[in-house]
Amino acid sequence: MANSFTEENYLKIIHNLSGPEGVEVSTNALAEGTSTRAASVTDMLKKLAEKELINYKKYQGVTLTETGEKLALKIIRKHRLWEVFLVETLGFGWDEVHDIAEELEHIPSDRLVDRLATFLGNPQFDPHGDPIPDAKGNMPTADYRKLSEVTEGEKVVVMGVLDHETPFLQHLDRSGVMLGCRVEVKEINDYDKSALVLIDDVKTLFISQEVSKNLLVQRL
Amino acid sequence: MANSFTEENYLKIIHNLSGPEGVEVSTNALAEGTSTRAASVTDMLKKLAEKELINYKKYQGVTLTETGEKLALKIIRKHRLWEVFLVETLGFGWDEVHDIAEELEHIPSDRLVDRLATFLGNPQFDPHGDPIPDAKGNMPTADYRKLSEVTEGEKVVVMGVLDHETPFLQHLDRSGVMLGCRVEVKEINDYDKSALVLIDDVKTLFISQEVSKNLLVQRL
DNA sequence: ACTTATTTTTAGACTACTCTAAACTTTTTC
DNA sequence: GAAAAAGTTTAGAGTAGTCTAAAAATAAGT
Repeated sequence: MANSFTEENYLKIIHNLSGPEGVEVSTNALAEGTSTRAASVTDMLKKLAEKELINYKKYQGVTLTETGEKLALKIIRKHRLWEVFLVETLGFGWDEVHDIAEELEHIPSDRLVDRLATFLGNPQFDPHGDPIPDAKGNMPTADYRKLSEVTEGEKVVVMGVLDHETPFLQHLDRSGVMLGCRVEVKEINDYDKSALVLIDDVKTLFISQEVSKNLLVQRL
Repeated sequence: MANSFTEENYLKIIHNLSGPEGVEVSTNALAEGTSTRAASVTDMLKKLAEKELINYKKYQGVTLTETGEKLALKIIRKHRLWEVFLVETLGFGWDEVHDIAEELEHIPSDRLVDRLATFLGNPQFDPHGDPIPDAKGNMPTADYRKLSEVTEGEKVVVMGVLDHETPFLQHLDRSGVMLGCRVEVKEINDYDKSALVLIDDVKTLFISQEVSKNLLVQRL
């Protein structure tokens, strides 16, 4: 009855694609997310449905059952705690930790996760600003907006990112944008929606919509 | 050309069974070590030989090639570093860490291992007294004797254990025996080779040969 | 040395996960 | 509201690792 590495990955990806409202996830979206073919996804969905971890009706997409959701949150908790460990304790850059955490998240011991969380001081957010569920699966809430939705003149603080890939994060590093930095939106270009912003009151730069869509911010 | 979890396990176990002199390891010994059947071992040996990680001739047992040895030492390094982390950083007991480290040792990133080693202060020995190879594969030397080979009247220090299983380590815990404690051999029973010992000058107890064969000690 | 016992290897099969190609649903478009 | 397009599932097959049963090779006993 144990769950394989692969099964855990499916649950995690279904959770992530399903969003906060828990909408149905399509086979193709999962194929994309798992880097496999739709046919392989269908096979796995049957298996997960058999185990009652997902609600699956042919051609209708899937959602997580309560059990599936709990399991997914466990994996996500582990992933994010390991990311904190890699950055805070071992000194990795936030652009380097995703792939390693992707492996570490499947290490099974509950005692390990709990002790890791305690050692790290039970962090609420990971190095990319993503909330870390507690041992019972409760997510710290945080309603962030995308920078792309901020209007001219507003002052906000960077709280997280939506793209976790290395190239995006390195781009932010090179631009001097990191978690916690203040952003004042000076001007938004009508044509391409790029924004002229002031970072921490000192540095002025252009941010493309591509980028601002992937930056999560909070008023202040 | 990457190496699977399973392949890595075989290399590690071949190394361990092969001993310091690198003697041939038999198919049956590997079947025992990997908890599989001899037939499965043979299949895997063909695969590892194909990759030139082991020297394999039918019916003759196997040894590691230079490449195989390097890989085995990498896994062992990872395993032992993670054990140090679990005990020193997360506060696990030395009897709890073997199985978790067995999983962690297969996390691939070299950068992770190096940073972990640095964080831990480049330890030379793990919580069971086993030497930790450095990044180049050099083992710290340490010629320990078994407690069972110590003669009456000698005073020694416990430096390691040969059995890493939980029950044995818990038995030591209950007896108050741990790494670094002094042992004076008062008397050896002719009949069953059990020993009457004095621990840290304060506690007297009997140690069966079963146990003393699995305790590594050093003169002092 | 020759027979027996033990060890190891081969042969064929099974599970988990993956694939391609073809068939089948659902959605979109005109 | 039929025809085309897009999305999904079935069918059949492949790889990695495992198994049992049987054959082959080595080691042991007298």
